[in-house]
Amino acid sequence: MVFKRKLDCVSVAFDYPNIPRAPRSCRRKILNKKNDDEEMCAMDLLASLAGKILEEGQSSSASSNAFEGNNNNHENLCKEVKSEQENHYNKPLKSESSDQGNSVSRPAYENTTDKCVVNSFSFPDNDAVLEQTPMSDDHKKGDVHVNTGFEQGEEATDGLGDGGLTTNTCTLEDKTALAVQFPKPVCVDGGDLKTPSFVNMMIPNGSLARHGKHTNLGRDDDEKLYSSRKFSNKFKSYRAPTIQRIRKSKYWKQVPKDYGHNRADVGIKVLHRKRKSCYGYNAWLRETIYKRRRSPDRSSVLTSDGGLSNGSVSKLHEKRDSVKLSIKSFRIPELFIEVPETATVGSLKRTVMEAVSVLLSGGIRVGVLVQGKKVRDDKRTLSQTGISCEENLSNLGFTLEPGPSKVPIPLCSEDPLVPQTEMTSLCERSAAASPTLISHAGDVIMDNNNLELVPYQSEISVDEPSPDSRALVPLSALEEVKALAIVPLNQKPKRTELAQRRTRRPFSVTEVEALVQAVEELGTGRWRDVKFRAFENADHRTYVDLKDKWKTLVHTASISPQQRRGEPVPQELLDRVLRAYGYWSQHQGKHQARGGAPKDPDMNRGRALESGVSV
DNA sequence: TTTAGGG
DNA sequence: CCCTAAA
Repeated sequence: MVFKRKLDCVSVAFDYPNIPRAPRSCRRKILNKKNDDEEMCAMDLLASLAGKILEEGQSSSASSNAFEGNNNNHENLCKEVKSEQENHYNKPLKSESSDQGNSVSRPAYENTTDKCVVNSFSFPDNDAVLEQTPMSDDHKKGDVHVNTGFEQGEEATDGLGDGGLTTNTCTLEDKTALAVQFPKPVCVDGGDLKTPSFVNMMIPNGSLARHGKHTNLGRDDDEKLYSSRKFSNKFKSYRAPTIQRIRKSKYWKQVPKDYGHNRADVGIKVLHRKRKSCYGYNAWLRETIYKRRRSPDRSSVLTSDGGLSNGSVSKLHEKRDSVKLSIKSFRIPELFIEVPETATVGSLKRTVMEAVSVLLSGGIRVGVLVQGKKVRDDKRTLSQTGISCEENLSNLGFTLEPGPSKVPIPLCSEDPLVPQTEMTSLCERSAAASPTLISHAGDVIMDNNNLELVPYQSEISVDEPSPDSRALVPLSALEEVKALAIVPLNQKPKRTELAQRRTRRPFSVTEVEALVQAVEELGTGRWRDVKFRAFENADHRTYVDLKDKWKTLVHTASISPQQRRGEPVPQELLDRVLRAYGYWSQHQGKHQARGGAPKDPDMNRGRALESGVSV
């Protein structure tokens, strides 16, 4: 079976570049000291857990845990994990339909393959086992989408009827919804709030806590996390250029300065949770809350011991007025899974577990949604964001996203040429392409006085569909075990692993105007000069950007208006583009040395030359 | 670092 | 926009 994150950040497990870093010197030390091997990384833990679970279900198949590698230290851990798991598996869960939050839908695919979408998971109180409804036997295989879709519950429901595949899987009960208490109670009664089942899933393994010292992956231990990655070699190959670039480019002022926050706080640190009698997410939360109460000054929900850092909640302390939240569930990124219909429910569980583990291993962060829109500005107070005791908190939602938490950066350098309205739409694409990019996009907009609410992208992969994102590779039951463990690790690195792609920022007409003006005067071979002349204060526009833009402008001007896309550029400007292009094409270097604008006679000639083409 | 071009 | 060979 194959499962894969549908998002561009599919390979969350390799999302190293996003890991907050310490100075290189420090990193080296840590890296070198790795393997001494008391160091157990999150991946290992997850892998061990997953592997053990797999073994459990595939008793006959001496499935070797691919994740385990040759680390013998995992043996004990695995045993513990196993026992833990067994305890939970022995505690059967009811799989019942929930009118909110959960769902497995079955899109109208072909019959050969039944597929369903899991919009979210739920977890009954005190139980950490992900529950999947048994699938009908009259089908050979089924696909399960673990979807993050915000409002996909209905959609999912629609597709259920005709396939014979059981619909609801992950039932959610919130008997003991997380309750963070504050003086002024306000309830969030939202179906929008979905619980991170995968987080939940990790909880039961209290045994993991014993190895806490190996898995201290919290915000202050990102280096460990980083260092303990098994793929550091890969990491280096792409990381280096990133660092270099950030350091060298004077236009990269948006580089995060505070690497401290975030990261796998939510997901990974869960592993460090002390082994106590309580099981399950809610129990864990209670414990957390308890801790928090004891240290009211802490701004995070969980103490360092607990590991979960929720910025939004922390804001609650800023004012007298407090908000009481009840988080019933989280949305999770979409997961795409396929299993044979002959597979057992148990194997399905394991598959999902595996997918979730991979997801977790890449680190997750919390997103806040207000009225379905993502709130990126971490600096804003809850009341400013519309989260207050007076507001209808049912509009409040949380999401769990892959990649490190956003690192808010106060922005002060924005291109004056670009209207704010443009800015606000910038992050959409990048956000859609890769959630990890959101941080950048958000940063860019941070200086916007208006609350930045970016429409949440539920169709995350639509923009840049990964060719193989939906590849289905049916495998035998036995193979599935291997594939399950191996595929995620062998996935070709995606963009998330590479240096962050800058947020796409379409040139405004104003900018184009300035660019054309500068090129008319300076020519097409002096982009650095163009940059300083017309975009000196636009730090996000490098001379390479300008050169590229000019390139596209020339192309745009050469094609019919019908073929042009994006914000239309006035024909007048395009005419000037062709004119200048023609001129400078025939005056290569002649005027460049002087640095002055070409004489009108020449430009006129260029115009005459190009007039036929441009129109 | 900048240019110039392909991806 | 990214990546890079060249200059």
